[in-house]
Amino acid sequence: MNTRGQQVQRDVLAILRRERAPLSAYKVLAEMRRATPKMAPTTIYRALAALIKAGRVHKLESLNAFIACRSGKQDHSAVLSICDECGQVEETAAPEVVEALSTLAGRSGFRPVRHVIELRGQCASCENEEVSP
Amino acid sequence: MNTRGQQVQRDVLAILRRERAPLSAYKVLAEMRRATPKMAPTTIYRALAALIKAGRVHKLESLNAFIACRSGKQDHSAVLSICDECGQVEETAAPEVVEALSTLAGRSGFRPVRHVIELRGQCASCENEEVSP
DNA sequence: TGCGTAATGTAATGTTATAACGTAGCAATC
DNA sequence: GATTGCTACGTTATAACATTACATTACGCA
Repeated sequence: MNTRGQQVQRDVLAILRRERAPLSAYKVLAEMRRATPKMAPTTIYRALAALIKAGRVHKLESLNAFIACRSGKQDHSAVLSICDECGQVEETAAPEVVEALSTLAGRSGFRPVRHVIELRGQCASCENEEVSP
Repeated sequence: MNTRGQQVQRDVLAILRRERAPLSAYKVLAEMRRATPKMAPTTIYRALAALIKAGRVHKLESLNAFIACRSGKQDHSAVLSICDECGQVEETAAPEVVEALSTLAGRSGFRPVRHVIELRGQCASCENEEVSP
């Protein structure tokens, strides 16, 4: 069927996988333009939207950036821990926490469809560096 | 001391309080410009940053918008439930959930400094409307 | 009063995201 | 095999969000 866009999606995913830190949409675009100089932002955003929908990519809302999903499946219960020093992101599955959140919010009748859970701080290795002078 | 900026902060906070739905920084700016036509984006962003730091305002990261904090104190454990239909936001304090998250992330050595917890979905009244034809 | 410093104003620019609209490819029906 | 309609895709422009850089002002204090 739609081979054009799917190729874009594959390429975008490959670019995101190469990095361990998140990339902005425009960084991805810059990479894509090495092969396709005229590619437009819209194309990237469409590919990213499709990849997010498929659970292959996460958007880091507090960073306006994107990262390939590392954990096995489309985990809609991911907690993303973002190191503000090195920029690396760790994914943790936390279905119980998500469950607890839904329950809590549900008390007032709110029905959650998706969630954003992001922690900002320092990863283990950056924390260690700080101590040693 | 710094009466100029503090006045801006008061005005921004008053504008945010008047709305129950979140406002973007530029919406706030537009309001402020009714009295001060030359006001610049920077001024708004500085005021918002100060208000956020003081725990008087929340930034909705998944929306790039801002809302006045309703619950009593600077709650750094707030869960924000955003209705995608009417735009209204509900704040819920959830210290236990935040604690659980910190613990979970801490297992790998990550040290959280702040967190973003947002739920997207439908509030009770929008949910009800949907059922009745 | 004059100096140092911190807060504020101002202009320009950078970055992120979407709207609007036209086109291409494909499938179904006739 | 033309016509029609659907959906994905390309293209351009622009909207929306945010920050940098530097000038200016206010204020405490010697």
